[in-house]
Amino acid sequence: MKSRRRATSYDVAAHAGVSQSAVSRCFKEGASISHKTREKVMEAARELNYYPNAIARGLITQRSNLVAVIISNLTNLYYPEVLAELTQRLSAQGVRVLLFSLAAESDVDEVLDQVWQYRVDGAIVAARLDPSQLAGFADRGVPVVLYNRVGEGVPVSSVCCDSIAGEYALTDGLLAHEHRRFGIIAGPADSYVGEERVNAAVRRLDMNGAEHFVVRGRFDYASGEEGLKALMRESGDRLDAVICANDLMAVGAIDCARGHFGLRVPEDLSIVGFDGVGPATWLSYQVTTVRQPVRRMTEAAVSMLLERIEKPDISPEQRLFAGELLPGASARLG
Amino acid sequence: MKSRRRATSYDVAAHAGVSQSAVSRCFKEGASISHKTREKVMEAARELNYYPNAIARGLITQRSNLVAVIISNLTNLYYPEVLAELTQRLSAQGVRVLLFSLAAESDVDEVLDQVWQYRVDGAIVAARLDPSQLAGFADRGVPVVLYNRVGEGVPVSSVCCDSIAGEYALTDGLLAHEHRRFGIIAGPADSYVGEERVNAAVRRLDMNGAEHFVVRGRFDYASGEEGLKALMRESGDRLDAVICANDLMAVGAIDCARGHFGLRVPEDLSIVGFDGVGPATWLSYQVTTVRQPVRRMTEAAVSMLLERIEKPDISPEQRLFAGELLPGASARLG
DNA sequence: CTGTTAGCGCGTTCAA
DNA sequence: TTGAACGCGCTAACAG
Repeated sequence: MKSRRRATSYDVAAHAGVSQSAVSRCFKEGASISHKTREKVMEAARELNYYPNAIARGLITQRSNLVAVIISNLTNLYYPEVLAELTQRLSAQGVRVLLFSLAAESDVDEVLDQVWQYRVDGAIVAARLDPSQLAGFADRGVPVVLYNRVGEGVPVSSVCCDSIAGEYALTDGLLAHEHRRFGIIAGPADSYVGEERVNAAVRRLDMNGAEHFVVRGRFDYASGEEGLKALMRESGDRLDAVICANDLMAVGAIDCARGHFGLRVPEDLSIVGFDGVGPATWLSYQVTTVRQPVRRMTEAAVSMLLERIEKPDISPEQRLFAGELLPGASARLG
Repeated sequence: MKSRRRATSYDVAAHAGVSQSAVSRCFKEGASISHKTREKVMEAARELNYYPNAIARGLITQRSNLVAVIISNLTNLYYPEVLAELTQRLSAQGVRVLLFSLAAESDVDEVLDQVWQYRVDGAIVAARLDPSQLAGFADRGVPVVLYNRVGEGVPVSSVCCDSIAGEYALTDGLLAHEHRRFGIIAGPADSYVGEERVNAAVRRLDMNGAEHFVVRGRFDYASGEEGLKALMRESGDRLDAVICANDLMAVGAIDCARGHFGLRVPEDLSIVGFDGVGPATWLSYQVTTVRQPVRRMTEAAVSMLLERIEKPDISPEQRLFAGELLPGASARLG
């Protein structure tokens, strides 16, 4: 079995005593082939260890069966779960995943160059794309589904968790419980959901005349700690509640509140997050948060994408999923 | 720019008034082409929005520039970091990542079928492969580098963190501090590192005549909690220290010790983990653990793989990296 | 149902 | 340095 060159459909054909196209048909669904020939071919294929060359197939069918998944920061603990779901769902549909993870948002253009070269059939993108980048997909007829972001000004399909409703639920709960002085730890400025969540919270607080301070974080644990320290400074150590743009920062803030400021959470300070990632539910934190329905969202993203690969002319659609309020134990809700 | 079909090198050639092969040469490093022609071609390429078709190129060069990354359980918080590092390093070398994540180890064979079809140039595998599966790679001349596992009986390149030395360091530290009754929370039976770590710990304990109880977990938070409960039951609630096969279970065990059993960690019970993942360093846990040098390991994996893609005849090599003992605050070490 | 034929888009000889 | 011609491995039309 030490074949220097890998077996081709011609080798199999010769071995089975049929034509090359007969071999080809055996590996295609619903092709007309007699039971007898198929047996012979399959037998020969097994002996020669033959696997159809998907590269060559893609060249002729104009379908690579490849989908690009572009994720900006995999280290955000929210994404591993999303990625695992996406790849498994896509695999189940016979589609391969070409993964691109960005160290910085500015790398998007380089990544897109690669995406074009590989003639992917579609893309699922959890990274910020500007209108011209989105136009690149449209020009080439490559369907895209954005994950937790929307095309700003450009019509493009997307799957999102309802940040606004979720944040309203959290904020309203806090307001109902007599919280009056709020701290907010936002996400990085280039995060779509980050801005949306924080804007929603601020709007609600303003409507209710509640005081609030805002600092910016990076969606990670350390910036939750730093954020709380900055907020305490700005507010003169008098805060009733802290709203974090994601769970990881909430966890950092909780640890900092307890460890650094000696506060009890939630008795002295309420802290809420967003996402519903694993660590949020851990006993030490039990973050009051909004859980994104990741499974339904990934399923939607995959099915929307595959549908548009089949029928490129379907118009874009935005799907918005409600998150689930998890009461947790890190905040006193109304 | 609404080209129904995407531009090919022929289109560019016609537009620039040169031959197709001239276009081809412009996109290949170190091909002999005059400055003047190159200018014309690049100009035309830009106008037509031309990107070389990597699929077609792969067909002729017998190089797909694709590397398969196969990871069994992405939800293990240790892997996202590894994956991000791997994809970024591979991307930097001009290699694309085809990602396969397994829901169950039994899916390996289906995944490999796909891997063969895509003619990947190589693979990095963090999943259990049996000898016949490894032979599949060898037969096809596809280089593999195993990540944190070794080929059992089969010679194959691998990059590992030294589980044994790491576990010895932890265990010795605990023994030096008068711990005598040990609990061990192992990983799933099909995990190579899990078994290695636990075996090392058990060996060390046996050498020192220390009593120990072993239960099995699944590498996740919940099984850390469950594991501790089971250990307490078996040991009659008298345990000095718990050795967990990874950090996530250590975190679960710590929470359970405090929340469920009302124990102080480490005063009443020492708990150690392995990996050095993010949550292990969080203030609430500060797990005493061994940190894997992920960056050096991923760098090694990538460079070993690329080297073997270039020169398929280099013999396999195993590289073993020492982990770093992080004292933490979850255990009393000697 | 089967075999023959013609490309898919590109890299790579080989002469010129 | 350039262009013509060939073929990578396969699918898809077509004729038999």
